[in-house]
Amino acid sequence: MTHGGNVQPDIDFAAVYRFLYGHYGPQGWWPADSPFEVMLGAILTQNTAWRNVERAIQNLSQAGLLSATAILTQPDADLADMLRPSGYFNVKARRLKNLCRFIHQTGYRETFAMPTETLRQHLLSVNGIGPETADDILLYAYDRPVFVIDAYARRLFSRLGLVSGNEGYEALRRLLETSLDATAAIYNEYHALIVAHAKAVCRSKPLCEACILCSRCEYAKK
DNA sequence: CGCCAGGGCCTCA
DNA sequence: TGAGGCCATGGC
Repeated sequence: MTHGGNVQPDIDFAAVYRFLYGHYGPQGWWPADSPFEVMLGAILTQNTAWRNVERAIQNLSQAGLLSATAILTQPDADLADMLRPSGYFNVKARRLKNLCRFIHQTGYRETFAMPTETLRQHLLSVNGIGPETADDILLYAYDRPVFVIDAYARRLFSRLGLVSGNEGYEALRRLLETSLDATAAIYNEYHALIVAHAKAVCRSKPLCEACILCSRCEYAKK
């Protein structure tokens, strides 16, 4: 048995990448100016539209708060106020500080020397960093070869018929990483391409008539 | 107006 | 371990 269905999908993970890359071109992610800013954005974008995150990061930048020590010395209420545009601002203020506490205690430089699995466990132990946020950080801040599973990836792959969609996070990540066995540069582009495609076409209400994958998609056939 | 947006934690079976 | 409630703003 493969992925819960008795019919072989018309496409595989590598082909999806080729189609998306051929259509959308290189994405050049993550949209940030430094690894630390990537980490902040990874937390701030949790269940939140990126344009709202940009405003919050802009607030932090203007206040000179793009470092762990600067954020840690900021009063909770003031920090939360700057995060207001990104939503869940009280929760996210706490989560940013939790991340900064880890960075500060471990040493920013030292985190870059950690093996990927060690670093992932450290990140996951930070309250407010779950599997997706940890992998966003590993891939886009630390340039480690991990496949990020987010709501967009689940939606796209399940519509294509490549996964059922209710697999656990780690199961899906292993499936993608063993299927692709790729470099950080490829995983970087792949995730960014999925986001581009999910925003433009494979939306909550999909625009299947505009989709380059529709002829190979289980969802579009129904 | 309701739905959605690059989740994760806590609680309670 | 899994479902449900909660966190909150802004765009469409």
